[in-house]
Amino acid sequence: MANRRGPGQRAGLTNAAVLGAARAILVERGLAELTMRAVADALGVAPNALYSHVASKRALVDALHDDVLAEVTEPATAEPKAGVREVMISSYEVLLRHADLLPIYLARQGSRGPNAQRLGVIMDALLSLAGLSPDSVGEARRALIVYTIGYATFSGSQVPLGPNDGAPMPPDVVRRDFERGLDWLLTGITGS
Amino acid sequence: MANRRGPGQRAGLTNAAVLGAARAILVERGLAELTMRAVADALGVAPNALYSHVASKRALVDALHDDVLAEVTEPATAEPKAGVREVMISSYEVLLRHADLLPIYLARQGSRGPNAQRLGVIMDALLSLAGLSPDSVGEARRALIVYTIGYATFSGSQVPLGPNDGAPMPPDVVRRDFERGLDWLLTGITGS
DNA sequence: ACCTGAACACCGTTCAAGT
DNA sequence: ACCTGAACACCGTTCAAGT
Repeated sequence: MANRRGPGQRAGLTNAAVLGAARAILVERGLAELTMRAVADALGVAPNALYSHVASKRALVDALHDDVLAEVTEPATAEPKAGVREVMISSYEVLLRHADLLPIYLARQGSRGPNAQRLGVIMDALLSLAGLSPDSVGEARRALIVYTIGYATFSGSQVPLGPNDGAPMPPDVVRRDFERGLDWLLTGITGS
Repeated sequence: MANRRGPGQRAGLTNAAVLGAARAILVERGLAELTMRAVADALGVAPNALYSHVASKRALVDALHDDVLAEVTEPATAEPKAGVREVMISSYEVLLRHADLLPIYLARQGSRGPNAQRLGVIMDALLSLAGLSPDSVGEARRALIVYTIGYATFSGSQVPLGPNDGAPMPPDVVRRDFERGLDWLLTGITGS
């Protein structure tokens, strides 16, 4: 029931429709099955029709990356250390829900998209309030983001790390360990 | 000059030869060009001949991962904090030389291979010497490894992180920032 | 056991049409 | 401008041979 359109007929595609279909496939079937052909199929169009709305698969995945960050909630606290802690934990939780996307995400360093910018500004304000110098603010932001994305990536695939392996770690333990390391890092950064 | 062998003739392949050819392609041409067909071509055999020595492409890449860690040098210091610092910096440098491999590496969490085991044991001994409880040792090891692999992954692809972007960061600045964050983390862990 | 030839079931992307 | 049909240049992997 897909191909009753001739060469001239429009399917009414938009950039948003393509992204939406891609997002649905990612969530329901995982990154490995996110192919241009699968997206096209879900939309009932020929594979190459997508290229009228999206430059490439890479551009599509980039857009998906920033979309994910829209779910990160802003901190309720104004207290710097607690505020940063909140943002990182919210980020961790959101990223973990899209673990498939993370390896590429880290390698490309998290989309200079609008949502990434928004969170960066919030973090910088809090770190500055904590008394860090302008230089240190950037360094601390990068350390925190790398740690958080890294831990989410690592947690997303349940494989132990280091010796005394064998048993996969329960999710709540992983989550607790993430917070422990985050606190170590925050203590080192804020000096308290 | 590749196909002068009939169906019966052996090419003298070994598992080590396949890994070696794969490693060479990875270093010289990058991950994107590391295909089973390219490896076979470099060895002068048909693509499917590899499957007599390697179970799958995934198994091949796993083996490559652990190979990389063989280059990490053991710490010269017995002092715990400085020793851990040395191991992480050596790991960072080695990983950075194989940045292409890192995204997959983090997602699978760094090969339970022999080299990964060796480094894990060294780290645990040092962290224990630093006065950490058995539980904390594992948590600290994971935090340090995630941070280090994460930073190397991130550094390997020169894209800025957060606001005030645009200019790519010079390698020595990235390196200094990595050490700064590492020290924050170590300070938080050891409490000094 | 180790290799080849041929094939299967895919990919992302481009190009020349049609409306 | 937006879509289709057909094709290009690839993938990883399997299967049935041959020695």
